[in-house]
Amino acid sequence: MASDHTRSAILAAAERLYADRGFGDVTLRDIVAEANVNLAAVNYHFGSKDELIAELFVSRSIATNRERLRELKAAEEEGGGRAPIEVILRALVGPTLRGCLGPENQRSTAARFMIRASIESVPPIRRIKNREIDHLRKFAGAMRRSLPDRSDVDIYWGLNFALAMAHHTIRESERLTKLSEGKCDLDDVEDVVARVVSVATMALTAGKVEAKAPARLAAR
Amino acid sequence: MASDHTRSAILAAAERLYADRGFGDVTLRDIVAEANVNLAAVNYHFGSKDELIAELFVSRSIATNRERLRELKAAEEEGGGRAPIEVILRALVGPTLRGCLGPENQRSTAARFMIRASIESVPPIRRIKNREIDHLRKFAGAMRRSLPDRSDVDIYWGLNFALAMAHHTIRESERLTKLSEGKCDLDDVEDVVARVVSVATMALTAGKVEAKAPARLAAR
DNA sequence: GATAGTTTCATACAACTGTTTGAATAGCAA
DNA sequence: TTGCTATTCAAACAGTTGTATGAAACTATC
Repeated sequence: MASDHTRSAILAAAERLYADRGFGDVTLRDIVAEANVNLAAVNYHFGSKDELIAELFVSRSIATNRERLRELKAAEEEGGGRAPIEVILRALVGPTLRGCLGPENQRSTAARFMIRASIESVPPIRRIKNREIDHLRKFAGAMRRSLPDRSDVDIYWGLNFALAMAHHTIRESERLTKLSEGKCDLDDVEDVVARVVSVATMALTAGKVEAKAPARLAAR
Repeated sequence: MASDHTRSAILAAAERLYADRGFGDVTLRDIVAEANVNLAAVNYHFGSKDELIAELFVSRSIATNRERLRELKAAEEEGGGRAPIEVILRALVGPTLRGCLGPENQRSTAARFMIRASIESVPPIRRIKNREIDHLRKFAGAMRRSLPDRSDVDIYWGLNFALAMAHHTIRESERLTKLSEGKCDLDDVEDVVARVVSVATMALTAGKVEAKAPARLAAR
């Protein structure tokens, strides 16, 4: 009812500021100044600062999750209930990587906000992230169907490593660029996706073709 | 000079509190209460809160880096200037994983502090992390010597993925345990190290020499 | 034991935070 | 119009934060 103009102006301004400067040093006063609204408007429309952040993060992450599941479902349907592991992994890490990497100037505010959220985790966001497990379980299920011979433990480790590579690459993209003196092209998103998927696939299928995985031959 | 008692009491208390409750909600007053010293002592001994955090983080991370380089140097000397890639990777991720994983009750305060530092990155720590590139370059060099046929790009990606798996596993160890319903045993640190090293090795050697005997094992 | 330098302490400060309040305004139904 | 509700606004509130101050207590040297 009425005009959500103020409401959405706050959301937009907050997302922009958080994306640019991080959660740590953006105050409500910064946000309302950027949005050209009154200070009390945030509490009026969202209840509290934390709820504003939560709403921002929830709406963005359900969008990503929906995209992931869409790709996963399409792949499994095409394969009659069983999708190739590469395609599953691509559905898992592709949407996030595509959203968060790529040429900076064409990177959306939403993407930059999500990068921030992954770098400096703040209480309201942490609470939400904890509920993401159910979502990941769906991928674990698909992976199990795709690789029925693998143990659950290996599946979970593969899932963990796939997410690790994707998220770390996003978080530390700047450092990787600097470290490699630009040789690693983080703007070529599809190449990054292919690399992550490829390594994760190896992690999940190693020891199947050749001898048993060398996972246990160390130490002790 | 004189008694550093106060100084080290502050350091110990701060590390403990940050490890337990995070940087976000530990104030100077909490720290001095835990250390049983006066509020002004922090500014007297360290200059500011940020400098206290920085000192804590620097001393811990140079300890880790020293351990890493020690293992790396030993490996390269044993191999006459060229170490097997598995051993290099083990030197890279082993110290961190060993420090940050393992049974919680025997996990050191230092380790738990470093986990915090990797989860919620705070300005003074971020500044220091940026200077870590030189350290990583040494590992990139060793990896290049070990795998002279690989391109620089592949080396850097392999390095990036190895760090990704190690750090993400530390950061999200709780979530992985929950997701896998305890099936992934994060307390078996050497197994985790072996898994990370194994996958990173595959990432770095895939498509090159198929008959790669994982010959030498790591010493420790 | 007086002196000079260091360290502690209680206290105050100044700035900033998210939130609340209550009056003013706008929008709209009757 | 008259009411009624929804929204905006300026101002204040209450709390917390890191830091500064200046006197007191210590410590070691002569």
